[in-house]
Amino acid sequence: MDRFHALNVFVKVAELKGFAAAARHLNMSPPTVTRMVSMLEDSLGIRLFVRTTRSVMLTDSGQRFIEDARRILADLEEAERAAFGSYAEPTGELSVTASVLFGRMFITPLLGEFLDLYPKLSARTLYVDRVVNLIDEGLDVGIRIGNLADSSLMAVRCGAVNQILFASPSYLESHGKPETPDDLSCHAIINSTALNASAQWHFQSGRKSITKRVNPRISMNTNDAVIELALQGHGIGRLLSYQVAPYIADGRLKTVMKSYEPPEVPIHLVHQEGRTVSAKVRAFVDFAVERLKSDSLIGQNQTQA
Amino acid sequence: MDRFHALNVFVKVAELKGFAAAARHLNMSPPTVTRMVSMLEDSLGIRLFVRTTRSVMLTDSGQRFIEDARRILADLEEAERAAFGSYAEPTGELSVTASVLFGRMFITPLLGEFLDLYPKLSARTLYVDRVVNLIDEGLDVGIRIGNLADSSLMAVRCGAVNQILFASPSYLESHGKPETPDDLSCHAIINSTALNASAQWHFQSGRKSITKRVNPRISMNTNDAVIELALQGHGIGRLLSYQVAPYIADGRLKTVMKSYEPPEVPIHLVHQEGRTVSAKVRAFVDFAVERLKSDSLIGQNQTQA
DNA sequence: CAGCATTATTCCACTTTTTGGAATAATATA
DNA sequence: TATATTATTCCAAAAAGTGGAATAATGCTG
Repeated sequence: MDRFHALNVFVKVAELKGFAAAARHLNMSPPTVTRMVSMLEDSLGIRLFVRTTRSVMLTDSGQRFIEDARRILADLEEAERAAFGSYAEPTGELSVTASVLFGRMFITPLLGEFLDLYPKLSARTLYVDRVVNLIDEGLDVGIRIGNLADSSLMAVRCGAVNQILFASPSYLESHGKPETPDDLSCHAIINSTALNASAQWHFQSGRKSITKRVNPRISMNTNDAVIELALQGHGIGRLLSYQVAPYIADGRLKTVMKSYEPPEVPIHLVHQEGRTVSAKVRAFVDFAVERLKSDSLIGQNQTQA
Repeated sequence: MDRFHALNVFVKVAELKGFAAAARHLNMSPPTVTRMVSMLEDSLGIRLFVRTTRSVMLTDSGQRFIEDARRILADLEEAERAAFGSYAEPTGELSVTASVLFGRMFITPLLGEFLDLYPKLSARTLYVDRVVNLIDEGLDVGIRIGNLADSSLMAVRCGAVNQILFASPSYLESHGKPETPDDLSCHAIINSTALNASAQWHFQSGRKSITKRVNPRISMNTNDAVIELALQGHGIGRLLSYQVAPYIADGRLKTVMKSYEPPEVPIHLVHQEGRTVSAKVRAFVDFAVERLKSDSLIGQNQTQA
């Protein structure tokens, strides 16, 4: 017996003062209505109605119970509406994670704009240079750079980015400019362990893939530190293009071995929720994807920029 | 699917952060738990949990819904307890009906005492000299005098009473004292139409039953009026012994044809409720039966009084 | 008062739903 | 990497639910 349904039937019988009338109203057969009310009475251990074939009246217990039943049915309906509503409309707190630089450069600006659009929303960010488990840390959306490993997440591609080598002009004047991967053996390598701890650097020349094992002079666990060391002329670093874009632009860093750059890697927005995505996540993903796709540094047309 | 049961399962999964743990706790199988939550999600149109085989976390919608679900389940439990409680414990309003004189002489005194015993109770009485339908008029307990006609009512016998003939001393001095039913033809008859409109008066002499059709000089629809006319010497009346007991006792009325009195008729307390009798009805019936049985005018030992 | 239409209930055969064991894929942990 | 545990799906069996037919009861009407 569905108690919820039985409560509905009970209330209707009381309102229409008859089992047959309630059955007609609810499109059920009279025996079913009779049985449901009877089962409800049995489960409660009380008589809800005093009945003859011609009249049906609530007992005192029944009178008491119908008031509660009506309220509970209304509360349940309201609760369901509210739960569905919180899925249907962007409300609550949106939590987003990205690497520090990406967060600073791309997420923070667009998040401000997004929150202006949805005043009922608040936001929480986690910018760290490590892999974050969305579920464990209770986060809604993450930015993933590179080929996706976690297939249980929903992913939307929003751009692509290259890995580039760079050094300061002064370093290059002192040590010369490497032309091939093998030339790197004669240079000081600044390795980032932030997202990819591997010392295997990948290159591509024409159609040929080349992997070179580098011997880092120094390994740093944040990308900011890698950049800072390169600016000071300590060696050659490798990061994503957007991460050093400002320094390339103002000449403080120069790219190296541009003809050996590997294929760009994709950027995705990922979220854990499946087919029933909450409104806030859906709204943010839609908004962010559109913005990032049109960004000159990482957007889909980035290779032509 | 029992919606409330599913709510309970949902709450337990969330609290124990796992489907298997909830299944163990609720003595159910894991597939059943999985299915229940899934069916609940389908019916709501939202995702309640984000889950992997190793972790189960509430979505925002789920977080919102669990608060409501907890409250609704608690309300339902309280409503069931309250309904059962109002059956188990004498509370609410007790409604009693009796004929005017019976009510005044017997019910009112004992009702006062009964209410002193159960302070949570209130009472409502309907004293009328007509047959009352308990169900239609929403009454709990009735007093029935005579052989029972309505077999759907529960009845408890609490006494018996005679029909007696009476007249004032002055009437009897002026008109003589009738000795047989035939003698009544020469007398003024005061008929009561309150409960039995028949003009057929029944007598019993030894083992012989006699029915006499009387020609009323006057018919009154309340028993009080019959008594008043008799007191004023207008004729011979017929009522129940308790109804005229005070006047017989102080000599203002005298009985007539005592040897032709018909057998006493029973008095019952009746109520409509069946096997699950509310506490107030049960308490009152028990109390009233005991009191009425020991009353000297109508109790079980009345014939020896 | 008798006849009648309507009602609540019970019975029974059939249909639908629910259940848990077995199997499988996924996932934290050691 | 192996393993124990978990959530889920499948499937056959058990349980529950359903409505038509039958029956007794009961207000209403003539």
